[in-house]
Amino acid sequence: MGSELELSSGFIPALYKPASLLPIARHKRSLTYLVETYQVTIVVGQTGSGKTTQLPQYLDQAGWCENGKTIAVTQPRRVAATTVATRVAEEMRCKVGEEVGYSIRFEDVTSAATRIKFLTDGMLLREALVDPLLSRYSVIMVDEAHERSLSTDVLLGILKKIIKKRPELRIIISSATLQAEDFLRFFAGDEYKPDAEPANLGGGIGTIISLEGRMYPVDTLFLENPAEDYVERAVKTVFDIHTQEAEGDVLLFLTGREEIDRAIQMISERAAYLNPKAPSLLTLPLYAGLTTDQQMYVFEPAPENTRKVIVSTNIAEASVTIDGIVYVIDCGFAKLRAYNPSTGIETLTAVPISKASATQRAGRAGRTKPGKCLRLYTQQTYESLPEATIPEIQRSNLAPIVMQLKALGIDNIVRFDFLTSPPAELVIRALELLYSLGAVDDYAKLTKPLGMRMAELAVDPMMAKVLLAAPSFKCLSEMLSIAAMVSLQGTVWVQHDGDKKAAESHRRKFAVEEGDHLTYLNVYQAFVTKGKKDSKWCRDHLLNYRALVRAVSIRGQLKRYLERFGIQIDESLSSRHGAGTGTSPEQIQRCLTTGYFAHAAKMQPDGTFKTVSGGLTLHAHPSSLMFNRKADWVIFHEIMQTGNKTYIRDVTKIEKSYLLEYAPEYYRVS
DNA sequence: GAGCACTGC
Repeated sequence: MGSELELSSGFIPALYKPASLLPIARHKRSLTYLVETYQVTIVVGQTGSGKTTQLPQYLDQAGWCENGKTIAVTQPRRVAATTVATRVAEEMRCKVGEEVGYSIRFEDVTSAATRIKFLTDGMLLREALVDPLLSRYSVIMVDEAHERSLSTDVLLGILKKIIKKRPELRIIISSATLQAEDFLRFFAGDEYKPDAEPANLGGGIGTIISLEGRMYPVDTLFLENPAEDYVERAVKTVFDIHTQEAEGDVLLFLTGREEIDRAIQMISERAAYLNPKAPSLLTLPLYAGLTTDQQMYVFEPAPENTRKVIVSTNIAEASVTIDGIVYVIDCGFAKLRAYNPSTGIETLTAVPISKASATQRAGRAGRTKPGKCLRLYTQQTYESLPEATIPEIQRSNLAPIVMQLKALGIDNIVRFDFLTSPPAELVIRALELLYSLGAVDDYAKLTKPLGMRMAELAVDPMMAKVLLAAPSFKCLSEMLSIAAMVSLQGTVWVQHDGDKKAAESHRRKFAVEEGDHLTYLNVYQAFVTKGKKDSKWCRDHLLNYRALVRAVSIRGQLKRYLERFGIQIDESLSSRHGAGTGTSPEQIQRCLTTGYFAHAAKMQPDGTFKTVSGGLTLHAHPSSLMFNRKADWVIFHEIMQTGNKTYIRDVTKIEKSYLLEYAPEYYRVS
């Protein structure tokens, strides 16, 4: 590369390589031919193949946007949808929102002129509620399908149904190598013949095409003997690289914040013993819990004579891409969520990664030049890893998905054609919950209007039920704010490393005796009256400004839905809850119970909680007001097991009698 | 005394 030239004569590298130089350009004609010929095309393309940015443009040029039709390209993540749209708009020399646009929750940057539209796959599913055949699209490209997110999997099932009714619709699935045949088998069904020519399977519905990427080779090394403590071993490896290998930044994969902090601590302690004349180390953490500003540091080039070491969770495996990484250190584990249908409890535990994940992590070392991947496990261990991670649909609470499918007219969930079907127990558990909430009837059909409306609200079923019950408790305005705050999933307060006592005293200023939900209401109301235009007010109170701005958007959206259902919302009392006039806490506590009765617990003399059936010991999460307060009965929003403790979050006191009053069937004493 | 990563008109 011409780095000397760049320095001496002021040249800077082009921001983007001209599209014609991308490997995909060579396949333009065969790609457009395949899409014309086959209803489903599986595109196997590595990083840097240009599939996401170029393929939609080829299809546009080939006439797929004539007669006012649109090409949709879905992404599992919001940021991807917006950044890719921006890039393609630049290449097509238009503004985002003109010929090229994107659509994500709260941001629809499209117009009548939009021919190529990037959107989250969740958003396309939402569109299917209004337009079940997705008739405005001529081509739907499902990008990153191999990640197997919940909404990608549901979308694939829906698309398989749609193509039977719309023979002119074209589907493109972008996938990693490993899963391409699974996708084709899924769409081609009986026509799939594994022995046929790979480029022409079955001769009708689908085909696979591979695009070469623009990746450099990555040299992969395993440990000879297993490591006793992989954090310790990772730190040693960082120093081995630093003292023995050529320049280049390091990306270290660990499982969570605690490990990351420990590793960074150890690295900085040992860095003190480095030769002062030797290059130094700059160690940076990366995990989702950091603020955006804190995350931005990892993208800045290291100062001169300094090697950057990024210590990251799984976020750097697919969601965040950092250039300049030459060395990857992979601990071989990741924290994964799973849902236990027999207890209804989610777990978050570190588990061995899959071979596909290990390959993806290694690939992070080969983006700018040949790299090395150091795996902190043996080759034997690697061989024993599962090929791919269990898809989310097989380890999630399916109540929201079941409701959504039913709203799309798919009543028989067990017989719905999933790429991989969820375990029956997950479906049964979801149906039981929806039945107890009154969302489905004895025949497992969505009730009208309750179940239909719950399906349309973009909150989980329990909260949806609470919102729809709120008018009869005269607390809808308050409950809208509470639902919006709960949707933020614990991001209301900014994490503060230093002074924990200060953080606690800030929280206490907003604390409400009845529990976390009313405290959220208090924070929301203070924000809209005092802090809405003032991020400093939020900083002073250790509140997350961006999260609260988002809460305002979510509340607005939920309010518009309810108005569309014809529900009146009296906002006149919204800032005056509490004692005296307006809504009493009791109305809110009662209303919450109508949705969260299945999440009830009783406090024990030792301060822990027990479920109604008495079996499980639960702990108030330290972020909850109930962490060190007395209560009798409570309801909670979330229950999760980490390590060997089970925590409940977003906890509010109730009376035992509410449970019998609002869920007599559920708590019937026989 | 603490939680991986995502998402919804």
